[in-house]
Amino acid sequence: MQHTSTSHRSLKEKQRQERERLILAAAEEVFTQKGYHEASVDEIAARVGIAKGTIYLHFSSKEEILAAIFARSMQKILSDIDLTLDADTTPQAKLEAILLQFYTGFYSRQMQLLYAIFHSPDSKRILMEKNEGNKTLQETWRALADRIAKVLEEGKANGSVDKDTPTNIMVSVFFSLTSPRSYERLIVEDHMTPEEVARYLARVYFKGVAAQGS
Amino acid sequence: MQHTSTSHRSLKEKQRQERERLILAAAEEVFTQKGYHEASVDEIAARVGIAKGTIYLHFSSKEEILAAIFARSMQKILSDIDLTLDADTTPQAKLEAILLQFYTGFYSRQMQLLYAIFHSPDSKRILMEKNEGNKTLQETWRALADRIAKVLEEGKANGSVDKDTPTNIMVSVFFSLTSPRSYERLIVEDHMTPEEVARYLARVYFKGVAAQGS
Amino acid sequence: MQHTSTSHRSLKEKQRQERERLILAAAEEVFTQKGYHEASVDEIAARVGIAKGTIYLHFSSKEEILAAIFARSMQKILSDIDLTLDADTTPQAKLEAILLQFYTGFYSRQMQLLYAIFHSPDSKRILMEKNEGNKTLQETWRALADRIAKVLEEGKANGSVDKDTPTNIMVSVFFSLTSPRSYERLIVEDHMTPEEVARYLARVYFKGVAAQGS
Amino acid sequence: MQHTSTSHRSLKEKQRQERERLILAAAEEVFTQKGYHEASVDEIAARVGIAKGTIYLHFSSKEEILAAIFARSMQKILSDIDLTLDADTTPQAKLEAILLQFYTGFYSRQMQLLYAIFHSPDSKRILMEKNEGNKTLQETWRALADRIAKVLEEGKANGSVDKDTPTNIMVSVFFSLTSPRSYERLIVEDHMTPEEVARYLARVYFKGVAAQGS
DNA sequence: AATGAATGAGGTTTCATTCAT
DNA sequence: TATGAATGAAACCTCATTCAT
Repeated sequence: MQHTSTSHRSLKEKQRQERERLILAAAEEVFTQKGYHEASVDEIAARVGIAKGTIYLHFSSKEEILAAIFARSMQKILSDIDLTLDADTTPQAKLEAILLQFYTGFYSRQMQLLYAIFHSPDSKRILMEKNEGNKTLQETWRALADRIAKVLEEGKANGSVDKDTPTNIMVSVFFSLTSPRSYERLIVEDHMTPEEVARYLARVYFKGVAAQGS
Repeated sequence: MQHTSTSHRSLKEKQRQERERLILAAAEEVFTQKGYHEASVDEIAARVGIAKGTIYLHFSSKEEILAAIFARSMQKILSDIDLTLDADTTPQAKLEAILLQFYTGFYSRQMQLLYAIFHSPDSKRILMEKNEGNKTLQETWRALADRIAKVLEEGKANGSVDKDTPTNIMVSVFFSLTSPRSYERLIVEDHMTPEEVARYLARVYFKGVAAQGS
Repeated sequence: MQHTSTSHRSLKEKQRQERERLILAAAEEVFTQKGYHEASVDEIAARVGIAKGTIYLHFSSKEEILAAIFARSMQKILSDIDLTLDADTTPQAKLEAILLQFYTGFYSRQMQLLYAIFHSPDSKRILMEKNEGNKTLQETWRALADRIAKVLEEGKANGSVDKDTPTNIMVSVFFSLTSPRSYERLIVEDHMTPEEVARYLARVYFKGVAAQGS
Repeated sequence: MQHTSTSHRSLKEKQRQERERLILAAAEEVFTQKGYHEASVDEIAARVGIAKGTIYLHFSSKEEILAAIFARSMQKILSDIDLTLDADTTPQAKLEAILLQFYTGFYSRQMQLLYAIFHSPDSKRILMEKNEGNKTLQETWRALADRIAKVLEEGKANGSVDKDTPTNIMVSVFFSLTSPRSYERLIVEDHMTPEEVARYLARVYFKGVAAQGS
């Protein structure tokens, strides 16, 4: 009570955000391990160490938890990518750096969930049906794609990338390389290191999209 | 009365198989549209136009329906691929033909479901837990990968494929290209034709995996 | 077609009755082993070696099968008892003979089912709800009880049975001795022979109901 | 805030046990009236005045409810009998007191259910299949039988009980007297009072098992 | 008459969500 | 604010009964 109500509130607010972070982290873990439907709100709460009801003070539904995880993941991926793209290097180096990111610990799990969401019609519908979800879902992918496209356009401009291949094809191929199934095959089953994988994939990719003469 | 009981039984058997085919088709449709958990046995039955209980005369559980769909799909894909690979053409032509298959109507839906299964931990677990499922799941993907690998090895042998890139990388990249998300981006969102897509992807892919000097 | 339609019909009728007998025998077996609800019509049919639908040509419902078994059992028990009671022996000998019957192979199973019916509220209700069932259920037990009572009255008349103990008490005690739980305890668990059991029970019983002076 | 969390927890715990008691009471009622299979969890819940789901917070399945009822009943019967047997009276008085217990309101219903369970193969199987059930089922009856046997052995020792009749026979006869069918015949149909019935049964029984000279 | 595929009512169980404490 | 007991809709599955062949 000595504290100003402001500082008190901001402390509370901080705790609240921290709590939300913990819930999302736990939820992400369970969703990744069991899938959306087989994960129960009970289990998420148990992993955070709080009561089931408490979750509903932060999120109004299980679906909203999924949406929040999605939004947070995409935001983080976007900002990380932006950081990478800000570097003063060749287009090729940038994309290879991004590939490496996707094949490194944190992202591998992140991507696993995102792909599960994108490939599972029910999870997808959940995100689409959120009134704002549609916007987020479409727009975020668009934002991601735009960034990759911009890099490739730079490449086309400086003559290192084939002008005869449509950019959207190349963007799509690039994203395809980041699939978690690919991660599973190469890292988990074939025991390659993320660095190796990223290097090889980048090499194949750049040969594939390289300008003819180069 | 001259009719043998054999012909009678085979008619019944035929009807039975046709009925099963219809159930699987409907289930595949609903699973694809709604995902495994949000699809109810009731709805599958309704689409076939039969009663819920009838489904259980053919499949002992919802999980078994999923397993049957999976088995059937994989079998069809494998045999279709084998047909394509039997042709007397270059490795490049073979893989491009396969890509075209995957981007054509039938396979697009087929792949959508398979990827959903593979990316969703719960569907995956369902298939793994079927006593024979584990074998099928792992072995079938292995069989697919082996076929692609063989084609690439041919290419390495005849000097058209880069010997410095590990085959498993190239196989993985190849499968990555068939992701239904890629289909969605290019065919649905960007309105390209399957032929265009397959041609471009094949071109990028083969440039990417081509031997250096070629 | 040479046969008169009468003999033809009577042949059919014979077959029909034999078929019904087989169904009832199978049903009795399954009911005894699994209980009424856990016995399925499918399994009864399978044991007879006929199709499920065929059962419904003979009995209009599963409940009716139970009722038929009950009626048949009671009828057989009654007529067997009458046979025994017709013998020209002492009351004591008659009742001991009846006890021996109940502890011998055939009756042990028979009684098991009857007691299951009588002690299970659902089976009982099934029999009571048959419009004529009520009559049968009550009346048949009454008939049985009357026969035992008559023997005891004879005993009271000839001075061998205690006149101070109400007959209904003695009748009830007598029937209590025939419980299948008793059979299970003495024959199955304690490995006594039916003859031993019947002799001992009769001895205890007759000492118990004997006239004071005797 | 002075209240210890202990007192709080113990309140909750008390409520919980009370709730369980109500569920078991309702279930016992419905099982007794309709039998295990024809009793629906819905109806049990309705009688308690709670929702179906609530039942599953206390018991993980319908079968477990049956097992709990059985365990509770047997425990109560055993401890009541022990109380009676602790009295400093003759063997005869003890057994007559027990008979009276069984023919009094509370036990009549209790026994009805227990006999239904024991005579119905399906209910029996449910209890046997509970991993611990087997032990309980067999052992509890054994415990009961042992107590009765001990009283009879006392009688044999003090010369009031016939040494030529095997104890197991006498125990079995004693239990037979407690059958709910006997209750139904004498109390319900013949309108006798429990006291009358117990007195007569005890008299017949003790004359039956009495030592010859006495 | 015999079959057995089809039906669909009804049962048990789960779990996201609410709400009194 | 946090709790977790209570709710009840909805899912899967069984099986007595029907009926076209």
